[in-house]
Amino acid sequence: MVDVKSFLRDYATKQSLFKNKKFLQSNYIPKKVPYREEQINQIAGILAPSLRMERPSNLFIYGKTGTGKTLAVNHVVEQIAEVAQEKKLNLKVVNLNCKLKRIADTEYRLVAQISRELGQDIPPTGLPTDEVYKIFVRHLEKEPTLLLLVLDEIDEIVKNTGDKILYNLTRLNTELQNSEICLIGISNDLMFIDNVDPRVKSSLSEEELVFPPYNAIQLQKILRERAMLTFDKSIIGEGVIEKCAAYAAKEHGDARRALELMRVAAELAERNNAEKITVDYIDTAEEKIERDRVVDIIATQPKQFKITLYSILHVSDEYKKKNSSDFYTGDIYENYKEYCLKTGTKPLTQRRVGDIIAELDMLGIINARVISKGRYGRTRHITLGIPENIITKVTTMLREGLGL
DNA sequence: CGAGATTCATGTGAAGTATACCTTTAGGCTTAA
DNA sequence: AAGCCTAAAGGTATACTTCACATGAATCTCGTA
Repeated sequence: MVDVKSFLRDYATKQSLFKNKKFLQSNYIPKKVPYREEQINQIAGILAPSLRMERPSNLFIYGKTGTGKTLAVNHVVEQIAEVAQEKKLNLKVVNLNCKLKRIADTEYRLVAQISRELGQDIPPTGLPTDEVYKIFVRHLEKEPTLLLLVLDEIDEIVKNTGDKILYNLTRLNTELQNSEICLIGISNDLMFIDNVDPRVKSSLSEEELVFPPYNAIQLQKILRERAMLTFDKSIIGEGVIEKCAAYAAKEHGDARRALELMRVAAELAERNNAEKITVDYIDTAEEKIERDRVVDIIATQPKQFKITLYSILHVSDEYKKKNSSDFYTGDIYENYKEYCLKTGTKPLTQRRVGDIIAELDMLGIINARVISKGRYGRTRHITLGIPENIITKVTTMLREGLGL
């Protein structure tokens, strides 16, 4: 690939493996959602009153990741929005993922973000939270509106900030004169609603829906369908679809994962000038997805998190050389302080670093388990949660990012 | 030898602080009549 | 006098610190067999 130009020329003339890539992309909403017809009909039934400008029952949806919850809701909501537009109804849809860091992960930020989606700007900080509610309500009341508020991964925000926020949201309707809000909560955590104030629970889940995982056969069918749209039949190697499905079925039937796996495998095949997607590419794809996920998470973390993580990697490496793989919060903190000195960063307290370690655990980058070592105190036992082959890459990335 | 007390290193909760950013308000300046 | 700009005042959310207490099993202590 010495000559970039000729590479690019080749690339432009070469036949792509993809007929049309968009069918495998995660934001694609298919016309038909296989094995979810029943749920879609139910959702449609529940939300249909909105087209008469009556507030539908609040809806709560459970199911593991990649079981089509978000997809099904989007599918219905999109069509409701279309019909509403035809009929010139003032119906608005706001779709938010509560997991998005720094966008919708606190009560203030969530309400502010909803307002922004509705075209009402709200500063990122500085206002009292109830003032933000007021602005939001005022904006909504300007003209009679029916708002369908879809809150994806709603369990995340409650985990972070408590269930007060749900109470406030459900209570909002009683304050509104002209407008109405219908809440649609989506949760990956099946246990989630049990830990919520019963009053909130009853009003939030007026209707409930559970999405079961797909099984391997269903996954295969889904994959095959999408693959037909995306590739020529001849390109897909033997057993590719089966293997993708099997991988995903292992992970509680996560369809999103299966589709991503196939897309990435195809991209890799294409980059290798391969004529066919073979089973081998799936393993490589699996690796690449994991790597991208980790790299992506780490890249978006604040500096202190990076330094902490770098310390963890460093300490882990040193201990491995010494053949003692166990290390704890204290070890990390000592090391962390050194790196702060080197990078000219003001060290945080151990209290805070402990919290950061807990948060890194939540992100799945490390595993930190609180253990008691009896006489020798209590601490977090830390192990790396990322595969061996990614560690080096992550380490260099962090080192460069921190200027070490 | 075993039950109960002790101990360690840090977990964890609450309350306080620093920072960044917001709105409101009052004073000072400019401008137009 | 009205209008506009600026700076100060007063207020909030968030990230972090400080303080104080909680934890829980390995180890120690000491009475008992």
